[in-house]
Amino acid sequence: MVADDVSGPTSSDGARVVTRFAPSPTGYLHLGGARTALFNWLFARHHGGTFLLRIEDTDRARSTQPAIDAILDGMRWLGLDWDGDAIFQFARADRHAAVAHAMVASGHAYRCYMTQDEIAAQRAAAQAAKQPLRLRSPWRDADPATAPADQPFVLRLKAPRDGATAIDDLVQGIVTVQNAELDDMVLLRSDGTPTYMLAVVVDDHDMGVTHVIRGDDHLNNAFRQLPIYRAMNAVEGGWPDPIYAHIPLIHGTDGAKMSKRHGAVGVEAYRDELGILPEAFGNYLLRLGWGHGDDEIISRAQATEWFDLAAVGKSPSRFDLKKLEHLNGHYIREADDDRLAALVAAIGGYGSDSIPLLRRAMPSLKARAANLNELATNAAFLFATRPLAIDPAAADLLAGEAPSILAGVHAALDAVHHWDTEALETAVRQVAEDRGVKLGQVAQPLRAALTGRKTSPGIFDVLVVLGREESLGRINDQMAA
RNA sequence: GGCCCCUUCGUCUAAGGGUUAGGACGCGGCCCUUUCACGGCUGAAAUACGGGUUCGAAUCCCGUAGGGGUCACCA
Repeated sequence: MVADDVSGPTSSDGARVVTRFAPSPTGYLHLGGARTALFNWLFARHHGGTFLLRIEDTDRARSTQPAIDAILDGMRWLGLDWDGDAIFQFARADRHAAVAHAMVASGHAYRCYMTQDEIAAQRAAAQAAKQPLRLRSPWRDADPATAPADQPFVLRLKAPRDGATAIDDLVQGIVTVQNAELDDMVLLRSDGTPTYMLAVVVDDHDMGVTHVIRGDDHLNNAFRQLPIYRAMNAVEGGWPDPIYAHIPLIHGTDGAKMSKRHGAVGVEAYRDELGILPEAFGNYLLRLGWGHGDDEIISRAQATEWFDLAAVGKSPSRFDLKKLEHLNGHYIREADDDRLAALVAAIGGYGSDSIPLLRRAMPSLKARAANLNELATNAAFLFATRPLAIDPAAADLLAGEAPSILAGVHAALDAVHHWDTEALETAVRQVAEDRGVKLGQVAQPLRAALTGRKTSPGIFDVLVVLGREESLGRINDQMAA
């Protein structure tokens, strides 16, 4: 895999930019993860840099192949292409261990033989004192010669205890933490496997990552990871601090953290269950925590040009489905009819034979849908078989005078030679005029007869799309003898 | 609880010492109209609270309250 010779395009100011998205495959690609990926992608593309993908699968018990597939699938759906092959962290365990051992050899880490009981005792004491646990291992400064022979041990970082560490975060600004707040975290577990804290740093370094853009739930981790960079930089050089950007999390509608109970579903649910278009989803995610003046509708290309981490806000934002759907409606209206026809055919289960008809109906159909499911539902009348099932809400429209009016419409339309909107509208308006009623009193029964529903695309569009024979047949089914 | 971060309409955000505090979603009204949407116009709606600095504070400082994050041999 990549060593420290990653070569990438350079931005105009000469500074190479390499970002990465590093999800752990223990679940789907959720909203927050998707936005983190988007921001990393935009930042890299904006600077003409490199965007890498790393799967953090070191938790063998919880990592699954379906989760990996879901993440990759979600990113492709959102158009977040990564450079090169995805890196799998678990495969690099030997390299991580080697770094940990190098740190021991150079005195930046040490073998800790503390037992679970000893750790539990410190934890209990900390709780009693109402203080956070800051583990103090007696092995930090112990003579290695006094080490027990057959006892398991972990490798711990010898973290600085004096002074403070400050990071200049691109989003959070300068954040300072006292080193006394940190403890010596585990680098290598007693079974020899690396911890996340070690693996992240080693991989980011080896992949040449220059900018670490991630959720601000990792902000505290930056202070634990920096000592590893600095230790290794002291050992062999070439381990500069990365530039950090910790972006705020996305909360549920209730302001609480996204949870499985509160909308924390995978991006594929937005696609499959809510009928969201990827461009709408991306646009929505972009505007969560970031803004560019009064602009709301922002294309990916425009976003790439405008995106700037400094403009990302520091406070968490709430998810708003209504706004997502508004954007979705916009992108549906803008979408290509062939694409939508194929999508709707699949969602509605109409089959590939239905695509030509869907394609023809799409211009009037797509103007009135906020998501693809709605679009599929609204298209159902196209494939209904005679006699149509009438929606209860539309039944009233076919009562009273309606059958008589429809008989008049049938006669008028039957006489139309050129079956186009103009001729049809003229004919229907004439029926209304002859009967001395408003157009609506003719159009509404006609709509119910043709679609079985109370609402539909413009009635003349419906007539054209359905065609002469089918239209007259459906009218005939509902008219007075 | 310790530490870190945050706070402008209900929500997403703009304005970074001087604005009638702007836009978008949602909500109400009007217009368009064959229905529903779309679109157009329009209305209600915010600087968390308290001090301070200043001629002047949403904007700078301090405090309070509220919210979030984090404190593992998970990632």
